[in-house]
Amino acid sequence: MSVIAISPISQKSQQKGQQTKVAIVEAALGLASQIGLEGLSIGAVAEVMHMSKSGVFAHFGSREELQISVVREYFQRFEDEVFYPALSEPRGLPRLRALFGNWMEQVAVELQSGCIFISGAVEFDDRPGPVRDALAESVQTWLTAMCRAVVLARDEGHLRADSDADQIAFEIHALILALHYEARFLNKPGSLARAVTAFDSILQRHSGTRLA
Amino acid sequence: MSVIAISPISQKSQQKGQQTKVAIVEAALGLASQIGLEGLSIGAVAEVMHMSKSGVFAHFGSREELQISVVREYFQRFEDEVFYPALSEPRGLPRLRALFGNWMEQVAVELQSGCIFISGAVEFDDRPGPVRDALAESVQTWLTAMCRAVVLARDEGHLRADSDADQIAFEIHALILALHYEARFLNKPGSLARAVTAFDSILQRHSGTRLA
DNA sequence: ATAAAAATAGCACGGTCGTTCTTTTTTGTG
DNA sequence: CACAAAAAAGAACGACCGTGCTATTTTTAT
Repeated sequence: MSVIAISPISQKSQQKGQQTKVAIVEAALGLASQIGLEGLSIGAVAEVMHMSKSGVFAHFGSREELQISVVREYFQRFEDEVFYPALSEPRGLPRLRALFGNWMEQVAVELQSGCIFISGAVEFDDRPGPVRDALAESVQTWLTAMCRAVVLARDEGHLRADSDADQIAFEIHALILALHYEARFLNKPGSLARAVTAFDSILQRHSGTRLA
Repeated sequence: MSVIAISPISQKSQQKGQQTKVAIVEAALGLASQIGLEGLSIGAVAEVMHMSKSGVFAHFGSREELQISVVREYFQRFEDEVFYPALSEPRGLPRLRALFGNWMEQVAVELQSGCIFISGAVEFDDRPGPVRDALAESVQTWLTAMCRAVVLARDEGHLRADSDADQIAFEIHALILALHYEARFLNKPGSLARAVTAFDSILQRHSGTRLA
C-alpha cells in the first residue's frame, strides 16, 4: 500500500473526494454535451450522480467552476482522441489527414451527443467571463495545432510553398462546422462524405510540385 | 375611411393589437439575437417593451409561440436583406456572388448581434418541437435557394457541367459558419477576407469552359 | 356618447435555479 | 477503537421562470 508513497500527503489523502469529483465532471460532461454548457444545472448533475445538490455543489463552489471543469475535461479528451493519435503519423500530409480524420470521427461520434466547442462558442460568444475564456483558449490551442500541421505539410513540400496556412486551416475548420450543422441539425445524410470530398479538394488545390 | 374597405372586419379592427404585437416581436428578435432563442424570456421582453409580463404573454399564448414568431420574423428579414436583392442580378455567377455577398454582409452585421439560424441550430439540434421545426424549415428554404442559384450558374455554363451543386452549396455554407465562428467567438480579424478568398477559389475550381 | 370588445395590468401559483448554512454521515489516521 | 477531518445531505433563501386568473384600462364600433 505504500509502494510508491513518495508524497505521503497527496498520495493517500483526498481519495474519495477527488474520485467522486472526477465522476461528477464526467457526468456533467455527458449532460453538457447534450443540453449545452449553459443548460447544465447542478440539480440535473446531482440527479444523475444520485447525490444531493449541495453535495455536488461543494466540490466546485460555483456553477461556473463546474462548467470550466467540464471544458477542461472535454479539451483533454479531445487531445487524447484527436490530437495525440495523429502524432504517430509522419509529418506532412499523412499527419494532416490523420488529424482531420480523427476530428471528423470525433464530430461523427458527437452527432448524437454534441460538440462543446461548437455549442459553447454560440452560447458564450457575447458572454464574457472565465467560462468563455476557458473555451476560447481550448479552441485556440487546437486550431493552432491544426494550423501548425498545415505548415509542416508545406515545409515537407506536400503543399505549395505559397500556400496560406491560416487560410487552409480556416477552410478545414469550416468543413467541420458545416458537417456538424448539416448532419446534426438538418439531419442531412451524406454530410460526412461531403466534408471528406471538400477536404481532399482543398489539399489537391494546394498540392505540391509546382511552385506558384 | 372606407376607401378600400373591402373586408370590413380585418381592415379596421385589431389595429392596436397587431401593432404592438409587431413591436414585441421586433424587441424579442433583438433580444434573441443576443442571448439566443432559448434564453429569450417573456419577462425580459416585457421590460424592454415597458409592458407587463401578462400583457406580452397574451399576444402569443405561450413562450414557444413567441419564439416561433421570432424565427418567422428573422426569416422574413433575411429574405428581404439577402435573397430578394440578389434576384436583380442576372442568373449564374453574378447572382450567386450577390447571394453570397449579401449573406456575408448580413453575418458581418450580425457579428455583434448574432445569427438566429446558427445559434438556434445549436440550441435546438436535439430538442424536437415546433420551434426546431420552424427553424429547420427556414434554414432549409434558404439553403435550397442557395443551391438553386448554383444549379442556375451551372446551367448558364458559368460552372462546369459535372459540378455537384449540393457539394458546392455545402462548402459555401461552411464558409459562412466559419466566418461567424472565428469572427464572433474568436475575434479573429481578417475572417471576412478569408471567407471571400475561399469562396472565390471554390468558384474558380468549378469554373466553366472545360467539361470534365 | 355609450356599450361591447380588445388590450393590458396586477397578482399569485408551482417550479427550478444557484447558493448558503447547519447537521449528519463517511472517511482516513494515530 | 476513537477522533478529527472531509464529504455529503438537508433545508431554506431569494430570484426568476412560464402561465392562469381576475380586474382595469384602452380601443373600437355603433
